[in-house]
Amino acid sequence: MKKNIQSVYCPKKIEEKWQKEWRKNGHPKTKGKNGTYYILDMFPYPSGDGLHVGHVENFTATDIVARFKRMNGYDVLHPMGWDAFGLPAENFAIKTGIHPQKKTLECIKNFKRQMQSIGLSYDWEREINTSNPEYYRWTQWMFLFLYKNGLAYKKKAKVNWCEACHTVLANEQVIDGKCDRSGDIVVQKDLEQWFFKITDFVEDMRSKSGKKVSGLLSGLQKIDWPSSTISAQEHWIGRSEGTEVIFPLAHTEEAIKVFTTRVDTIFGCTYVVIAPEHPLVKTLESQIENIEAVQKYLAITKRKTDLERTELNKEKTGVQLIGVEAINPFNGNKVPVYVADYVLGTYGTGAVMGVPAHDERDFAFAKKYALPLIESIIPLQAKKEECFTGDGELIDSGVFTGMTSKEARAQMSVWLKKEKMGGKRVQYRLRDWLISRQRYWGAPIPIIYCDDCGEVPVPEKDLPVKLPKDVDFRPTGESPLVRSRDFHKVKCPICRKNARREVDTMDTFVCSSWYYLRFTDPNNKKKFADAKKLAKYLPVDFYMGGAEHTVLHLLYARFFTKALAKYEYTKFDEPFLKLRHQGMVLAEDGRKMSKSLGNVINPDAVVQELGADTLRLYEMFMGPLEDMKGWNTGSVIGLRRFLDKVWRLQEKVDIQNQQKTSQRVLSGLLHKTIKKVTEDIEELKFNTAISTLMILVNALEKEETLPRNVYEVLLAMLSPFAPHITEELWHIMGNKKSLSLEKWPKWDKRKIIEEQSSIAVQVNGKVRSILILATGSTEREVKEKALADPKVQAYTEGKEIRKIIYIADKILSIVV
RNA sequence: GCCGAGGUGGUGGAAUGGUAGACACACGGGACUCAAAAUCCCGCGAUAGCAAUAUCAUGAGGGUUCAAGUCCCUCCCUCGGCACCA
Repeated sequence: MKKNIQSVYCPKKIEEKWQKEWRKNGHPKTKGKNGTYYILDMFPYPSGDGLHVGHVENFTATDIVARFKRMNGYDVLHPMGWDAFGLPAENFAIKTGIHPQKKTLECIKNFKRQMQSIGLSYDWEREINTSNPEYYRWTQWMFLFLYKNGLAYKKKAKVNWCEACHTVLANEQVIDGKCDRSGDIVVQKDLEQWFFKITDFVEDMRSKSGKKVSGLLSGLQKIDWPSSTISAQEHWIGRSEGTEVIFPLAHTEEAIKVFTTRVDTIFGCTYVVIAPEHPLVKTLESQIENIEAVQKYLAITKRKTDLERTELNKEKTGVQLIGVEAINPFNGNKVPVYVADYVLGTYGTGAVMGVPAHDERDFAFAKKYALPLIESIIPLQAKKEECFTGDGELIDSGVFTGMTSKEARAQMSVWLKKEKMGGKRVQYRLRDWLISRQRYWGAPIPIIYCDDCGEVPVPEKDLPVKLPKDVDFRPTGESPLVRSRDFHKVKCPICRKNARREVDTMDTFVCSSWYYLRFTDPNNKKKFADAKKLAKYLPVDFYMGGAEHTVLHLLYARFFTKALAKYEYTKFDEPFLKLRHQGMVLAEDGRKMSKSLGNVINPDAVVQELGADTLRLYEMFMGPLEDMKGWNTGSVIGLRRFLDKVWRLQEKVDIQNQQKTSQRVLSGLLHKTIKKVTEDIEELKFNTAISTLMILVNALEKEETLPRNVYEVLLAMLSPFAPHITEELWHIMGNKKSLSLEKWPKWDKRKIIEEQSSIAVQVNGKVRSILILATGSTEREVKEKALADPKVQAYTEGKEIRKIIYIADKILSIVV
């Protein structure tokens, strides 16, 4: 047998060769005797900028795991698709006149080319595109499924409106009062919009046949997600246990309902505040003596954006409703009522009780409006001119005096319930998901409005409701679809009379809330996915993507999963068992990569110059996967040098020598490497896996000749990281089948044990000498050798040895 | 303010409570070469010393321990998320 040695590593040629093979015949797949493994990347929005090095980091990491799992005998599902609807393509179309579909397809083509150019082993036969009617037909089906179960509804509400994007936004898309796309200030508008009832899924529930389905909150406890993401979701849901208290109003039948988590402080209540949006302001109009001042205040507040309202953190404003008095149900005290915008209309009951002595906001407000500060109800260390927000023992609180805060909260809630004046309540910060958008490039909402029959869902057989192509999509604030006659004017499915189609489209997050299900059965024409195929692969074993979706996509996807589980379309109630976020890749200057700063690294250029395998290795070697890292062009070369060394090692391989071990030292190192690399891949510690391989390669380089087997094990271990060069070398070694079909190498415990160990001898905690002794030496032997060592004696001489601690083959610690 | 993650050489980063700085980049020296590139060898935390070696050193300060980058307490700083949520 003869080797065909190629002396120069030429990545371009090799990579193109194998990529062509994989494009033609698909990526080689193992049988999967050990079960299935579903490994998924957050599918990208195919932007015109092409692949970002951050994408490369994300996709390389999952590709390594996918390849590793295949070699370990799993049936791996590793698909890729396109989150193709969305504003950038539409905005580009408005600017250039190029249709969003055309642009989107071009971008997808480029993304796919780039992904293939770095050797990602996706199941391309499962590729999906959310803007394809064959896909969004099922997005519409999902809408109807929710609609039929009362989980999709239309209501008029105060909603977030972005002037730049000419559309409404979900709460989750408003960042610091600004639109997360355009950065424009978001204003509040009263509009009729479609919502999904995500708030129904916070607590645990039962499916139709009585099976337990975990809620959005408790489900977080059973999944392996980053703690920051879990706590961000918990915070967003914002469950808070408290008490509702009814304050009757003097001289009327009306009452103000208040929500508080600190009912124990109610004897310190000196006033009540309602939000500007509160309906009582209107109801009590005739009773309010200073109605002009109040209306003036409301007008000012209305003009403020949410941002301005929350930014005025220090200066609280408000106005008293003169002539209105609320009665504290506990002591009958009459207290003044204010309207103030530090109380939000959208949280709780839109009204709070003011307890200046025990709440900082109330304290600030009371001070400004010279309200009585009343003595503290909880004494403790509270000084007169400060408020105390901790728990304690109650004073001056009627029958509740002497109770702890905790007892009082429980007892007072019970009392309120008995008196029918309120009781225990749970409040959430989470609000229903607003999903309609007044834009063109999205999935149409499958609803028809008929003058006689009202709101009529499109029959399933009529799906998909296709997005018309010939629409003037310039935004006017009204959905562009209203300008398509053919689309807008339809017959009512029930009475066949003239009717109108809903012209809003769905938030693109609806499309991405269920795509991971479609991958199991992407071409199914009868269902969104076959139940058996779903059961085979889901839930997703490992999901990877950016941290920017901690509450948006990841919360919505969990909601969809739970809704489908509740109505028994699926049998699992969490979609993603294990989740990790790759750390952001910053530019060389430490800033975010951006076109305007001109600091963007284009993966194509790196592939061109040094090769895809080098790019993959570099991005994995940069540092821990989940850490933020800065790109360093100078360092990339180190990984190329490593591959050059691996390439040159082929010259040392003795192809006849099939023996599995050479010298004991080498085989020990080999097995140690297998162990470390295997464990590191399992823990996603790719940076140290690569450095372990480097140590092995550096050692192999020093050998005169190498047994073929040793080299092949190295190639196998390196193959998930650098698939092209390893496949090529594998074939140069004379193998015919793909390296991807090989079994992952196993380590032999016995071979890892080294003949000699270096034992550090410490005297009073400081290393004074290092002994090289046979592994497994007894404590007595080590002690004798150590005490006889002159370097040790220098520190122990003339001193009494008080204690000796021995850690086998590692450390001998002497205390004098 | 609250929640979460961090702070280690010139740089990126390694270290189940057990020899801090693996591996790599950069840098310095040498070999090969007419020369250069590539490659190979040596060195590379600070201070003192020709050296062996010693002392100091993982944001700061305390503590637990035979032994702390790692565990506990206090504080400082950086990054990410949420923020008048009653």
